[in-house]
Amino acid sequence: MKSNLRTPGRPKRKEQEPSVQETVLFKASMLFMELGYEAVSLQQIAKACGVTKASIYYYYKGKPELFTAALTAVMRRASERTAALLEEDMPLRERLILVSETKLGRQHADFETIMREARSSLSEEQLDDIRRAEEGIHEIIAGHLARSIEQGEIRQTDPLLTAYALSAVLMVGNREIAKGKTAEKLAREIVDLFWHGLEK
Amino acid sequence: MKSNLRTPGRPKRKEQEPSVQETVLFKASMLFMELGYEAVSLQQIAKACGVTKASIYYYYKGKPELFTAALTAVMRRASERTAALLEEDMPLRERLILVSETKLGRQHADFETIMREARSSLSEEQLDDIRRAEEGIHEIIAGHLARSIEQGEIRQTDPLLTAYALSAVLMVGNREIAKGKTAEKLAREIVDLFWHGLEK
Amino acid sequence: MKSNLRTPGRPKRKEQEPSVQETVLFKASMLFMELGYEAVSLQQIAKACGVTKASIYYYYKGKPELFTAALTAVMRRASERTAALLEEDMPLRERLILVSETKLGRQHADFETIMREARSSLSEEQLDDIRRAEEGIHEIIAGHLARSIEQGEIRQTDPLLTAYALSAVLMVGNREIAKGKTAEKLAREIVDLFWHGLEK
Amino acid sequence: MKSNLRTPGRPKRKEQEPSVQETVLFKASMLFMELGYEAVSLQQIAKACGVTKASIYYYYKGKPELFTAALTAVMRRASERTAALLEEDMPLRERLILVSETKLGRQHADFETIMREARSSLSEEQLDDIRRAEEGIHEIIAGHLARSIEQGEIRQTDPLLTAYALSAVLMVGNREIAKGKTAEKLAREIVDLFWHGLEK
DNA sequence: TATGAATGAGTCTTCATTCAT
DNA sequence: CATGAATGAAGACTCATTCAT
Repeated sequence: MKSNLRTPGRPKRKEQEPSVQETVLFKASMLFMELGYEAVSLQQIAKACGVTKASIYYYYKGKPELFTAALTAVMRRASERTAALLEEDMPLRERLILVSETKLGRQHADFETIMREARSSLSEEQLDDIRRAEEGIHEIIAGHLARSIEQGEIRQTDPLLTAYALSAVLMVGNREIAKGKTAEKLAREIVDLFWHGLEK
Repeated sequence: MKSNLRTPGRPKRKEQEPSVQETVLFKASMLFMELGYEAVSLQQIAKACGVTKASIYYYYKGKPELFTAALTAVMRRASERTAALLEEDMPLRERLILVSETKLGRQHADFETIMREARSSLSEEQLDDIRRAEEGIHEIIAGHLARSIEQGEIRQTDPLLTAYALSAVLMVGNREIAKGKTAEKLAREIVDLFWHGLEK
Repeated sequence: MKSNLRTPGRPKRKEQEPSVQETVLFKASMLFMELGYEAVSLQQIAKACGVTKASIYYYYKGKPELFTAALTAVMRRASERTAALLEEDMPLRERLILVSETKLGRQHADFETIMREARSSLSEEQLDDIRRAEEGIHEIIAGHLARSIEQGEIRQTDPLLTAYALSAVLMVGNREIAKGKTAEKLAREIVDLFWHGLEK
Repeated sequence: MKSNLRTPGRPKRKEQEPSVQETVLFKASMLFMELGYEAVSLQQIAKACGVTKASIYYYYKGKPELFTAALTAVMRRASERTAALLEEDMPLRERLILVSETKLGRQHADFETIMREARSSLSEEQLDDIRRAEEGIHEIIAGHLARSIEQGEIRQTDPLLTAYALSAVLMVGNREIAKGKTAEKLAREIVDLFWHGLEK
């Protein structure tokens, strides 16, 4: 049963093919971000990677660890991308639109909601690891906001709170209301709302 | 320790105690909102209600149905509360602060993230039911925004988008950054950010 | 919940409507004969009768008892019908065809197979009750065979064994091979096979 | 009492012991044939095999699949045995007695009755698989009958119907009436009944 | 007479995890 | 490096049964 075409032992690694470990991390990231913690089984991840469950255990000690690794990896990549975009030589508003556009493009889940679901399975340390990784993004944005405030480009607000707020608003991208619009148009609309406020 | 075992058969119903069905719906709402779909077991709900799993099945056909009932109930209650607050006789900004304060008070999870997790377990119809119930809240807020726009009280923006945006920002309440502050102060800060925007 | 249009208390019994008890016995017979013991739930029976499970318990002490009652009733009815048919004033062979035709008409399950499934749930006494009821039919047939043997109408065989054998062969009626033919034609074919044997 | 708990992981495989998969299939066959579909729990099968339920699921996707595998295996084995016996170099009547004796030896349940019970749990395809496997036996018998008819050894009857009939009659083996007799004697009696018929 | 509400035990199934190879 | 084979624990769901009304 379980038609097994794969022979055991190390398969010859062709160059430029990603390693099993990388594949696992990548697919796991996608699945966890899309479906949450509990709803994703190791079986599912293994299948998506074309390996067996046992192989995952060879690289990661267990589901919590894999989850932690996957999420911190995602967060780090997001941080880097965000940082890069914010270094561009443009007015702040345009840079925020750029960042927003990118984030809207990838469907993203609410961080705290996912974490809440996983909380009971993760160790305190793992929770912290992921949380810290995620805070990174907001700190980067906040840093840029703070600089702009200092330079008198924008109104004085709490930069970290503002960063979180912008980030949160981008989740509107998942909503029905966003379905008709391109990421670019929506990003512009959202940042504008944020930029000008409601006041007349 | 075996003392709290119930015997089968109809229990003598004391007056004014809430019915089992209500209790179940209520506790289930809390748990699902706090932990998501998969992470909550019927066992857990049953225990929280002081009944057995089988009793839950007496009232609800299964986990998906209970989830649907629980979430739509929550959403409807929230709609009503929100509607009531927005009817108050105050300037819009104050009313928004009021609504925000209330929402920040209750820990709330991101709707779409929870739904994404549950999606694979729910029927198309159930998904729609919940979604429609949730849209209600935003439509109410949007309605009030639209009126204020017409009356020239606030800048012209897309009211529904704005409603979703405000709603999303309130999820900051779950964040570390919010921990030190009272709901009232935080609400004021967030609405202010929204109200004045970043522009100088 | 459970939209309950029925008021409690004794409903006015219209004449000629069968009593609840009879209905239950009848529907239960049908379901048990069609699906076996385990595969039929009291819920299912209750629903088929338009009453609640609890009502069934009002009339029968439990599933085993209901099963016993249902099957013995079926068997007794079958016995009576068979006896009547065999009293007719016709040659034996014609009477056997008549009996066969009737039996083929009703889909029937193998008695021992059904009993085997139920065995672990029934008391020794209940098993015996059903078994005795069923044996009745074969004894009736055997009685008529014995008489015909005495009168030199047919070859000398073990009448009871022959009765069981004929009875068993009639289960061919459930088979694919029987699907194209009318009960009458099939009955004739089977009895003929039995009557003449294979020998040339 | 906890002594027979296995630890997880691959057990050292002793030679010549049958594989778990085979054991499971074998025990499952026995139990299903003896007690039917619903009355047999996977727990029960697992225990009979000295493994856990989860192990069964490692080899079979679920109860319906295991049932299908078990029954088709039984039917195939029976076909082979029957075919072999019918190839023997003896007069047809003796060969039929041989086949009958073997079948009477093993307690056997009525196929259609078992299937009826399982029907609602099996897929259309599974039902067909089992059914086809079972038809095999009758086709083999029918083939031999047909040949004997051609060669003028026996009277002309519908061979397939006759095969089914003989098969059915052998279920008398399960009856009380058969209890006193050896399989051989009973087989001879039954085939004789079939061979000579009732006619004088 | 009949029911609504509840239970405990048991079912199938899935999952994360382990370990010999 | 990677797997096949197995496990214990837990989850959703169903069922026969009970009892106050």
